[in-house]
Amino acid sequence: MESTSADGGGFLSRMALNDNKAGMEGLDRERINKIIIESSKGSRFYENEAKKELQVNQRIEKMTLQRAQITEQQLQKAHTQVEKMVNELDMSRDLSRLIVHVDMDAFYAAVEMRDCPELKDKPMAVGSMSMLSTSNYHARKFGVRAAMPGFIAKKLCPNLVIVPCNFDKYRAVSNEIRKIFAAYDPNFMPMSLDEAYLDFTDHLEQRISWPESLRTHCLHTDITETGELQSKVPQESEPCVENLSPLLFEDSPSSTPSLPPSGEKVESGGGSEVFGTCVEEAVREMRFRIEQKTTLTASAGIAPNTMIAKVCSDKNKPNGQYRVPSNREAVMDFIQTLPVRKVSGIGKVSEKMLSSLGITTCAHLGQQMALLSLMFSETAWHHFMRISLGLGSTHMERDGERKSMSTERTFREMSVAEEQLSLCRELCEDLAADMKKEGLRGKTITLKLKNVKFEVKSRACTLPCAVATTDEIFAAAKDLLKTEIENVSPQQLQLRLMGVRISTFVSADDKKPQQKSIVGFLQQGSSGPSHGIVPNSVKETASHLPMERPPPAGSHILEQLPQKVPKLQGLPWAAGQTGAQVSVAGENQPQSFFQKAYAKKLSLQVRSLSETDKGQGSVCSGFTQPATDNPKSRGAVIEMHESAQGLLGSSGNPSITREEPVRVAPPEASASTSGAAAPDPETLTCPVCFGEVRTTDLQVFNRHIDLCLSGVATETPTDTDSESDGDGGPKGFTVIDEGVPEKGEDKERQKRSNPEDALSAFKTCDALRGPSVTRAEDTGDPGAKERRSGDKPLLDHHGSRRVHSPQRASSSHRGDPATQSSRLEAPPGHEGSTLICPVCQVPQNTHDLTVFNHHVDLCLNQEVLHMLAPPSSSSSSTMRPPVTAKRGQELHTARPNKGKSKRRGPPASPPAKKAKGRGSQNTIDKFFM
DNA sequence: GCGGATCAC
DNA sequence: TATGGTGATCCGC
Repeated sequence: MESTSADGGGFLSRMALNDNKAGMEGLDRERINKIIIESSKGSRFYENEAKKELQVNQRIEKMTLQRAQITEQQLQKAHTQVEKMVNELDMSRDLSRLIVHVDMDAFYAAVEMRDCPELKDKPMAVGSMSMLSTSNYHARKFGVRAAMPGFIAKKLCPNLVIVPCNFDKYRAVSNEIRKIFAAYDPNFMPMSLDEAYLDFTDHLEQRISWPESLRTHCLHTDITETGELQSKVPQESEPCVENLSPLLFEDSPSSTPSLPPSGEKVESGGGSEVFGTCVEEAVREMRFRIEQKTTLTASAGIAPNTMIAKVCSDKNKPNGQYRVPSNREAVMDFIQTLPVRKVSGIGKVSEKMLSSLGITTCAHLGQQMALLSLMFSETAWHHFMRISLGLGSTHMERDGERKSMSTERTFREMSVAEEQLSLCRELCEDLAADMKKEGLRGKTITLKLKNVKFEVKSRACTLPCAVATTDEIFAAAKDLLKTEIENVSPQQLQLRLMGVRISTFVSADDKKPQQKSIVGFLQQGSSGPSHGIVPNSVKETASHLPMERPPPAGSHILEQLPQKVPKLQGLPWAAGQTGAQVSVAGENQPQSFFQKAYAKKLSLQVRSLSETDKGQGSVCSGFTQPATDNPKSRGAVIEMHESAQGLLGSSGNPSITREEPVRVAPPEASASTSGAAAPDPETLTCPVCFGEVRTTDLQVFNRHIDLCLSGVATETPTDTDSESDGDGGPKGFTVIDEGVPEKGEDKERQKRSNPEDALSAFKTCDALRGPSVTRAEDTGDPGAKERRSGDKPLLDHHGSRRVHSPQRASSSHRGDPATQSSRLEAPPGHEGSTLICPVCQVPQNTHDLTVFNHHVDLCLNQEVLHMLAPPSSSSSSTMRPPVTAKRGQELHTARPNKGKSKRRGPPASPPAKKAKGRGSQNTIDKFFM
């Protein structure tokens, strides 16, 4: 534990070596810390760390004062209450599951060592001089570890070899090991490329009756002439060959317990090994298979819940495993001496705060629960309580839907506003591309800035409607950035990082915002299940709906609360989505007359649109709205999270002046009638027959379109005001009004876009594009993103394994196609005829008009997207002029292509559609004007 | 809803 | 020369 009082002498505990990692025991911490501090002292980074340290210390001081005021009575009362809860929790303890946490040993480093044997004997790390992702065990002995800058690592270990990241490689290996994971738990929960939780319970139930043959695994290693290990073709069916146990780490504890004396088989050269039926043997087998397949070693923890399993996997790292048996005593024994810092969710700051209360182990945690309940939030102390009891998640939960998406980049100091705005746009382009891949739309845009003093600030605005395109996002982000620039004027913002985040996603089945938006219509099409086309697919996906494991009997409320432990990637449409197929079909069709005509019409419209201020359809104006302060109903947070991060979240940084948030006026009461905002409010143009429909009633207009699409309409209805359909029957185009700026807003926007405005001028200056951004090396861990990537591999079906556990593979779906409003009313007499899509001209294998309409929607979607894609734009990074690096500098492109392991899109991703151009808001108004 | 902070990987 | 990127959550406003 760090001594908080010892920080006085200028020593920053937060910068000290974090040796909370395998392979870093017994180091000369003093010497290492000295080097670390010496290397940093005086830097702006260091100064900022010092500032943060001070803040934490102040929090602790405050806490200490608070503690002194707690009376004995209060403590007593709290004690009885806590006691009661503890008992309840304890009784609800679920010891029935066998949870395994698997963690590859020094993953990236191990992969690099495998592929470059010369590295094996050397201290090495993966990353760059700026930041390391991981280090091998040899390097760890020098104090070199992940998240350490390479240049400091070099000082600790001058012979350190730093290898750049190669995520494609790691990903490939990861896919291999995941196939093995799936053999033991098809619903395994990947945490990152190299880590996962598995529930072995079901596997073991089956395994107990398996014949030995199913538990026999061959050795598939070969020895090259150089004596190096080589992984052979990873085929389980291959004949066994000579074995050599690969040793990545000379000091592997090899603590792997093997119940039967199976170890001899490894040495016997018999070429195969038989594994037992107990959980240790099953896990050992899994690790064996991983090693056979990848030549890399993994460590594992076995326990009744995720929290303990995670700790266990670290216990015998590398290349080892550890089990805490499934009984209360074993769990409590294990917990007693466990440092709180080892528990996932308790980080540097939490550790320090607890330490100031004399709490360093989980046993202390239990002893001080009454006090903790008085000093921490309910969320926090509940979490502490669960830790103190050795409780954790006992079931793998499906991943929830993504809540935000962001892109950020670090670069050399950038102070010129034009460059900053240009970079901002690039970030928005990246973000929009990512959004498109997942078919998402969000309402809140957050700009993140880090200045050269490492101070971070964020500014957000929430738009009235969800957005997704570059222009839409940029419109908001730009305003936020401009406001910040103006706020420091005439000084400059000296930035070292910029990021753009989008959140508050509007789900596909949330009809209101979704269907009001033509943008949604245009974009969602093939990417979301909300436009499911084929009825079969609907059924199929429904059958794949995840089945939750029932809560354990007698489960206490806290036990059932949502667990936050990383879950399966839940890309809503990772699997079974049909939109992609349809889109592809649509794209591949030759142009029909309809398409051509429609395209022509659209291109005219788009062209006329493009004359006006393109895309700056900012609905996020910089002005502040009179605070419609709502009484915050800040209810107590009830949810318990397995790893409740930020439990001790503090109350803001006093040193940063908080500015009034930029807000946006709520949408005017113009909803659903925006069609009237079109140039001619009296008529709308039908996209099918191109006839002018004299109405402003969208229902009427929709009905007309429906009829046209069904081939029934032969005349243009002219009844303008028959709002007959009070029944709210199925509609055609659900017309919209999102994003249509009010006149005033429009003006405001134009004002800010005035060419005289230096901050706006950049937009037209292509030369300013692609500022000299020093791209941060790829040291990031793609794992976090991986979690969301939805590329969960299928079960590795090899032979006779039959595990009847619920399938989660098809993931969740954002919207049920069946719930979407249908587009056509079925005209009588159409049941038997084949429907032909007027867009792609392909006969549709359905008589269901709802289904058919969905298809037409998608085809139209394709068309419009094609039309909107400017020939040169496609906003692809490849279009960016390369950035010229200064001499002696790496050539950094402004857009990292690789590190963005974000969203390794599954093949089920929507077909690559051309990006929309800089076109302005794609509102129905503009398309039909 | 915003902004800062914490945490995991 | 030089200290990351992405996503989530919590807390106090």
